[in-house]
Amino acid sequence: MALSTAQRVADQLRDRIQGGGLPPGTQLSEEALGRDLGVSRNTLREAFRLLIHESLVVHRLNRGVFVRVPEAADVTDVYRVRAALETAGVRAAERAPWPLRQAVAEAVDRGERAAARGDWREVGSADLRFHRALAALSGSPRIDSAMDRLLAELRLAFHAMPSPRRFHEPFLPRNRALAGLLERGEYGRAEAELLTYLDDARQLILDAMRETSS
Amino acid sequence: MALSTAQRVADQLRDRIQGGGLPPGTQLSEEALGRDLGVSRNTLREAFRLLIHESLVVHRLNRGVFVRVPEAADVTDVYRVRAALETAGVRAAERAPWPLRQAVAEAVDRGERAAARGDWREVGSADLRFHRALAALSGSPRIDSAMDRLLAELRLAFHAMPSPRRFHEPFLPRNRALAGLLERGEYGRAEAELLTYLDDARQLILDAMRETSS
DNA sequence: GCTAAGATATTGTTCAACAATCCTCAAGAG
DNA sequence: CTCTTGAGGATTGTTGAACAATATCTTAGC
Repeated sequence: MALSTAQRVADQLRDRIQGGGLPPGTQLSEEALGRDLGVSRNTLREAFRLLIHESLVVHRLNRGVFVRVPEAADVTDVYRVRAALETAGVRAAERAPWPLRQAVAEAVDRGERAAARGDWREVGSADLRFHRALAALSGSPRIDSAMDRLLAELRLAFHAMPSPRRFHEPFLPRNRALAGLLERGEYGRAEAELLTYLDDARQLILDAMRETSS
Repeated sequence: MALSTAQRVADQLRDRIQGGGLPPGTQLSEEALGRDLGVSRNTLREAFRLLIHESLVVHRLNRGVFVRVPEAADVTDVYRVRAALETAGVRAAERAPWPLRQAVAEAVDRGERAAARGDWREVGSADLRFHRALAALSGSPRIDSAMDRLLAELRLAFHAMPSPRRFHEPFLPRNRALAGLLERGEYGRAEAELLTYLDDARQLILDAMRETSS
């Protein structure tokens, strides 16, 4: 048993949540889920703690845990933090070791290849990977895990997106351009472009959320 | 019962850890602590999860939880993240609402008043408050809680500091200067000064840690 | 239709037991 | 003497059941 049972249960729940099997707002009943997954309530609770830490679920005292429902304010805030962490990565790009810089270019390639064969789900994954690679230029483990949590949270908001293609396609050339600016050492322009980029993306998500909820 | 038992237990443990009653490296035995605090092992485990989330303790599978021992790499990394978050605050200062800007100035005053009466412990608290106020200029709840966790982690490393005065005193005028740059709208210079400031502080802590461990 | 009291269901916490894993330390092989 | 090996003991990991505390739902009364 390499991983603890609680870990494994948390992994399963994470997959179900991000796969849409447990949509936002769903209550995760301890008894029902415990019976379903074949674990005791106590172990299930330990798994819940892990997901709470990733803010995929929220815990309300004496009410239980629920799959998080992303609000507009959450999306806005996530993009604020992303702006801070990703621009920090861009500013550190000059001093970043080669593999980290390469990861950025690689994510761009990956996205374009996925788009060429029409796999828009993979395009979405590549886009997240691209932004994680940007933040990772800082070379900070804490920034890396913070980005992972932010992007996981954002993936919940993506459930409101009707068409992955319409959202991701316009950003493919922008990713390419951004990577180009970094390679050419134009860090100032890269940072400026990144900020407007993030603003645009945030606006698109907020618009989609407004439509879905109304 | 406004707070859950696990919450209360976590609060008690946090106080003991930060107060030095449970020095870094100490194992938090489930049975002994449970008997001591009068709670069951399961509840204690829930409390542990909260402290793990704050990274005050670390969990090693099948070994238990231990009060975190800050390594040099941790301090370096914490300062990397602080640089990202605090400079983001400085860059957002221009757009920040008045109360947030006022909090920065207030923290500086607080530190100087504490120094005047020789309360160096309070000077330390005021310094942390100052930096938290800088990061808070972004107006982001997630950045705020991230800073809280980073500073709590750093407080552990401060245990290696022999003299709080020698560490904090030189930074009093620098805090004042930084706040002045912000008030005068010289954001570019403020950001530059902040970066060298953080570099200096990090170096001092690393030096102290090297001495203590040897 | 509204309020209030009680019934019901769910979570919060405890307890005791057993399984799984790690650490210690001593015995034996090289 | 050093290194491996293997009990033995201690601690954590997990389970299941029980009870307490709390929130939600239902129903009676006005």
